[in-house]
Amino acid sequence: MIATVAPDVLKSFPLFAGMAEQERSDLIGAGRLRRYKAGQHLFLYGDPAQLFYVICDGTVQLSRETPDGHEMTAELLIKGDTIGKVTIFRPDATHEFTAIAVKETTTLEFPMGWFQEMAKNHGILALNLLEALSRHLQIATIEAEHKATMTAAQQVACFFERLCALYGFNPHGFELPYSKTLIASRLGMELETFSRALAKIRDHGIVIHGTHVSFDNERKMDSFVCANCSIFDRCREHEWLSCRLHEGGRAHAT
Amino acid sequence: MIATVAPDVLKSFPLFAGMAEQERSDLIGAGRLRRYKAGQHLFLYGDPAQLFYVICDGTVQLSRETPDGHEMTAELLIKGDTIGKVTIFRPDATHEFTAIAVKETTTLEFPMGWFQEMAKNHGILALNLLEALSRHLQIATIEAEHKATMTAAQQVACFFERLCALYGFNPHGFELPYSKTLIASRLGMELETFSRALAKIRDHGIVIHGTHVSFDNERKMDSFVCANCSIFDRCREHEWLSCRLHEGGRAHAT
DNA sequence: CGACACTTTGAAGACGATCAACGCCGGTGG
DNA sequence: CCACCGGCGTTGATCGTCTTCAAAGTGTCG
Repeated sequence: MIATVAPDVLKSFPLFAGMAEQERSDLIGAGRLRRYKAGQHLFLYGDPAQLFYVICDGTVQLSRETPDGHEMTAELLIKGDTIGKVTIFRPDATHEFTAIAVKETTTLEFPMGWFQEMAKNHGILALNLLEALSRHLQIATIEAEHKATMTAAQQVACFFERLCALYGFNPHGFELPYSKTLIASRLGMELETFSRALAKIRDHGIVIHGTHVSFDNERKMDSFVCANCSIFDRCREHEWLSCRLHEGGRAHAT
Repeated sequence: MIATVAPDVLKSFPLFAGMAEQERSDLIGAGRLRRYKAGQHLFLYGDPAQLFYVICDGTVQLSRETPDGHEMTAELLIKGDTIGKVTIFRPDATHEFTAIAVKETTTLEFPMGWFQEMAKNHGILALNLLEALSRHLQIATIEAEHKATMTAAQQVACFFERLCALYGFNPHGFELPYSKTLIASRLGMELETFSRALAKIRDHGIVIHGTHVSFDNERKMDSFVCANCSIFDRCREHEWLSCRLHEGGRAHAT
């Protein structure tokens, strides 16, 4: 079966933001679309990092097995996310994680070395990569802070807030893009703890029914979640990058 | 008082690794040396990010105040470390942390915009920055994993291991570059917990007396620490980067 | 010597992990 | 159609670890 993806879906990805039409379609055209079945591996821990992946549809879990048999989820990736931001800048690298398609997933794949060349020659692409990389680090730092200073319930609330802002979901009602079991693992907590947390954050205006989440009362959330988690706004970044391209490296012109 | 730093100390910094002699001294010469007294701020949370800092001597703490009055240490920086790796790729950025000189500290400072230009024009400098950035993310990810799956004692042991590898200290005996209170805060645990952890890791061949640490029996550490923490080797990276420069973008030649 | 910062130790409490049981749902097979 | 099963999620009870509060010990420096 041949995998296909609507062109305007690809266009909307932050990775390709701010690129000239021709440039973008050339780049996308050079990638190879591939489909993975649920449960199928993209790569294993320790494999040499040979491809750069763009998730077009579905869900991919990046995880690692700890020596004591515990599985730790490092990341959950959905439409528009990429795999290889880190390793592209370290060509001798092997994969730090195992990547599994959680459900049927379509990816756009590029040879790592080739994509690296593209990044060198197309400043805007490199910037988009760096943008994502530094944002990623920023989030990792914030989450580390959370794990040290917040209760499980607060961490869950902040996670939902980031999820919503980062993917541009509607705060007054959106669907979780992956199961609760996965989220719990992603947050480094047990499913039971996560489940109990859901009950607690209801008192703070965050209502969950099944996979449906809604922020009903933002005032109630105030001192419960951390201020840094709502600042992420993928759309705003888009705009910023476009500005930057057109104005030759300066931000938010005046 | 005019701050001075020995030239060969600067040369040894990973940031400047692999650069041509002339290129490096030009770059260093353009920076401004500045001295901070213990307790003095380099910048505050929320300040616009205007400078790129290279720590030449001393210790700088990056921290953030949580709404509930808790202070969280995000990073402890010593000789050779830099501040601004993240923000240099996001020109509209303000500082995410407050930076304080923990003890008398000397920095080399560059205007952010100017340093950005340098990174654009000198590929090797950009690579060094990216190298550091991606390593930073890698460590942040590992630490998040640790916080979720390890006991305090194990986290402390792994931290010492990373510290040693990352700064090239002698595993059989080195001095902690900052106080135990700071390390505890950096690891997101209470000083008491940290103190008790020190006693526990002694059983695993890691001995601490005052600020002196030594790994006495590496075999005892085996299943106690995580395998990922000993892989970091700043020196090896140096070499790799040099290779890469001389061979025009290829890693570990053949 | 005394003041002060830093660190260690002890005892109580809070929180999350763990083990166990149950409810819910979609699929499969008789 | 119903019985059975497995994956998923919830709820309850117990236990271990970390935090918190409190106190005492160690070191440096005036």
